Amino acid sequence: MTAPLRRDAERNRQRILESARRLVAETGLAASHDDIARAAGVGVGTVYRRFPRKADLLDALFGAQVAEVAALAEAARTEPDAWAALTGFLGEVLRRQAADRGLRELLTGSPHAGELARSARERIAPTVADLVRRAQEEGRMRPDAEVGDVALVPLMAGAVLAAAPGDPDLAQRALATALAGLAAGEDRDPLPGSAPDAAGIERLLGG
Amino acid sequence: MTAPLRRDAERNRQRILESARRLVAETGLAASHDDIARAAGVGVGTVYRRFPRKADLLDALFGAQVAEVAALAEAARTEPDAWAALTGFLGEVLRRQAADRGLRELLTGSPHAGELARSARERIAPTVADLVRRAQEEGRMRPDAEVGDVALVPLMAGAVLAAAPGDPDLAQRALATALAGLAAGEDRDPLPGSAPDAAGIERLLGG
DNA sequence: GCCTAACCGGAGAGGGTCGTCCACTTGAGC
DNA sequence: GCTCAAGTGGACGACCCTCTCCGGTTAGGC
Repeated sequence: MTAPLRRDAERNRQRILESARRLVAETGLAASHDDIARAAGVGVGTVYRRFPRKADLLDALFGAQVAEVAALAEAARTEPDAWAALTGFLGEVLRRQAADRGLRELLTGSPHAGELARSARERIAPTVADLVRRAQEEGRMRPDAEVGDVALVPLMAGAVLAAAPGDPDLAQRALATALAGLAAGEDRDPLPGSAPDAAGIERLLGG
Repeated sequence: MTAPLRRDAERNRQRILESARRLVAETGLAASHDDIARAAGVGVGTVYRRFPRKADLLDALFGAQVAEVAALAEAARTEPDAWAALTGFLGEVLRRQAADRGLRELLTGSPHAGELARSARERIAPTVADLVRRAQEEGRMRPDAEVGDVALVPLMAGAVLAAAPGDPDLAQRALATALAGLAAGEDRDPLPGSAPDAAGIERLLGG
């Protein structure tokens, strides 16, 4: 496609990516091009030249991680115990989000999110739908829960993570609480209202 | 204490409060002094003179509402069914938060929150602790849940509210899910990790 | 070694927020 | 009605962010 970069340019590109990764993991997606340039020891112009829009930078930073998450979902699909697969998947994603503030913001609907996260959600959605259906057939998940309810769970756990970034175990506990609320059980009150449909989920998580 | 304001000054003060209330309910606590001045039709200087710090303005705006919430908690304490009282209280608070973005941010640990919210939490805490104890004695709440877990619930529901401000019913559904996770039930997996203690809760919600 | 296209850095324009300051206006006591 | 303290408003300085532009530098083909 594009001609390979000159060696110095490629070197700078890598330095920018490394610094940006560190910075975004700590301070979130709002890290400015200026901050990144300073951290990388290059001029702002260089950052803008290589990554004109924030989305370009985020694609380069998070492409691999987002693909991994999608792969995790697909791996979960093949597990025999659907409920365990679903909870395990959500726990693992939360663990990764705890380690990287940027990933958390990317996956939980910050305004900076964009196309990358959208396509990941699109890839993950059918898997989650399948797991939900099977977990209900297994009798592990309450029958009045829907895919939309599962979509709310990372949002809820993510809020705890955001409030206590230093205590990932607390977010896991919040996750467990929410999932316990979706688990099957005797004489539970039905959930009020209705879960969001696909479009609603997209609006929720898409910013 | 302070001398009464001149009549024109008092009139401006009221106009500022009215405009600020409307603005903050819609756009949140981040509304700038500038925005408020423009909405009220006065100069920025006037707003700063009357409310030098954002906290001064918020106290004037939300003092009554926060006191009401605290009163609700105390009323809940007298109900015979502790679990119903607890869930009812949380639902009502969430309803109020849905109607006012400023109140949501104030009560769910935004950086702008401050002293007002802190004192309200202090007032509410013993009531919630009492309700939790009684709900567990009633056998309605799982025994391994703690006050700290209940403190996470508004945070979780608040995240849904923030993501879908136009759909308060969805937040109520998320609230119901989280509460269902804290309800008593047969052979539930214990919650992992440990709930935050009083200091942890303060850190979580206090910003 | 030379040449030039690619690349570099950072100054600076444009736009936003916060909070201050002071020349002007106005209410209210006499 | 006069006086003056209280009150007003918005211009302004200080700061931050985004993005562009261009004079100077450098890699790498010849």
